[in-house]
Amino acid sequence: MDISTVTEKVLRKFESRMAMGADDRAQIAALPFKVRTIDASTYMLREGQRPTRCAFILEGLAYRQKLTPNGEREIVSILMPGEFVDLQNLFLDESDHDIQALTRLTLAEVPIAALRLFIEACPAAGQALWIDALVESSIHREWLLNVGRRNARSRLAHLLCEFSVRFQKSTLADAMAYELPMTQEQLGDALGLTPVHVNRVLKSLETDGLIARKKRQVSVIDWPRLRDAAEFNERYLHLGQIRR
Amino acid sequence: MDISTVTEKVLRKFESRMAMGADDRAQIAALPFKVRTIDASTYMLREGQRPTRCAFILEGLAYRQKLTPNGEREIVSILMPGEFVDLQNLFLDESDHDIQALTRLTLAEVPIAALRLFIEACPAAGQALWIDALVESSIHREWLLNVGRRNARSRLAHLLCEFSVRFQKSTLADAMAYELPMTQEQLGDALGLTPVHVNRVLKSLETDGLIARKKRQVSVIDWPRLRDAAEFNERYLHLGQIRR
DNA sequence: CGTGTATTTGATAAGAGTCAACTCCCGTGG
DNA sequence: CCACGGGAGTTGACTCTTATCAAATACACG
Repeated sequence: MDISTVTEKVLRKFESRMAMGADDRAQIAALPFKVRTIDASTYMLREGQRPTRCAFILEGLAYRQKLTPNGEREIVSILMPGEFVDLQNLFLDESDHDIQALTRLTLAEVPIAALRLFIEACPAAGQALWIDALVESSIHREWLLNVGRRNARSRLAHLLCEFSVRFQKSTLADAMAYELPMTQEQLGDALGLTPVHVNRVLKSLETDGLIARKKRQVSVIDWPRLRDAAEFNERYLHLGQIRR
Repeated sequence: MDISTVTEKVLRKFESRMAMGADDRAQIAALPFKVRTIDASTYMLREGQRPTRCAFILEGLAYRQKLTPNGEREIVSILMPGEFVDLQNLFLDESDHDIQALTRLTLAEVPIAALRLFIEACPAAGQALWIDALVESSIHREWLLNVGRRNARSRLAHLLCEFSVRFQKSTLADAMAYELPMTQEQLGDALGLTPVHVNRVLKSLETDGLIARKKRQVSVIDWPRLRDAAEFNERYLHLGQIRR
């Protein structure tokens, strides 16, 4: 991917959160991004590591996961194009989780030190990253509510609603039909369910006419009912949090 | 509480994360904190509100909760003395959750605008707050793993371990014996369990000799076994993240 | 001392997990 | 071109953890 395209995408990301001045834009263009492509399921970072670079997703999806000592996994975040993957590591030394490519992934990487200098020199950009980090924290909280207090059907419906909204925002897909990028096992790991049960619930959502499926293609048939089943309210995504 | 004591406590908080220069200290002292005391279970903030002040906890405990439309609750964070409660609202307009006092609480409140100016003028302090926000995010992720993938016994043991470590850090208590500030119903809401089941698991931890209880006083009898039952590893608390 | 909240206990039910087998799909190589 | 292999998805039978319902007890506070 062309470096000017990269700058363009990064800039658009910042602009979506905060108005950027001409000087800010010049500084973004000067950031030493390196583009890299990695295959699905490649580890970008492992728990305990101390990364020196920070990645911005240009194309594809990634996820954060945590493992228990006996190998059980919880997927705690899905990361989409236009998101910085490593904001943690901007200020924390040691990673507390793994980050793995969900699909084939194109990244723009920048040294953490450079990014740190950049946000000091450019407060508006720093604020944009703050917002990003805070929104991810908000999503964590919604997921906690989801896993802790909703039954399997609501949980899965909720994840489908979230995908719909976030994919649309990333312009990855029409809101009402998208390619689910995860296996049912991965869905289970994101929801605290077994893959077998994910399968049954998915089928039940389909037979009840809330969604249709063809392979991993998901189409929302009845958004109001899906949203109600999920108790989905997009407030936690803070989508209005733009250019304050 | 004396205003100089307040400044002292806030300063100590920042110093624990980053070295503060003389100028930084003067700026902290100049922040217009207002001390306020509120009763247990008072709401400090409700979902959807747009707060104008940010609170620092001087004494007591608070928690964040989210509610489902039909009234089920998930407690998503426990907040301890020395923590800023409203970092979200530094950069997000609308609160995505409620914040409620767990015990009687003494707060130092400062206008969000003042805090925002302060961190722009004082990058080290801004960085300290970044670290705080990122650590809370990390705790959210560990809780997701806890609720999503561990059984009731491990979950509860994990929360007890976390309390032990965090209380000790706040010097609220000896690490191995502390007053649990929550009802069993609240414990259940933090763990995605019913109060009845919390009660049974608590009793089983006691009869197995991992803990002892007298009213809400919890004493860790066998830390190694409790830690193992919890699969507790304090990495996610980023306690070493001090004065980089 | 009575009243309300928190805790404890028992009996039963239900949602989700486990185990195991089978099918489908897709890419690979003979 | 087709057989093969492996991963993902599907299905059924059964189990188990945790929820639910209900009642009793303990405890704090006025």
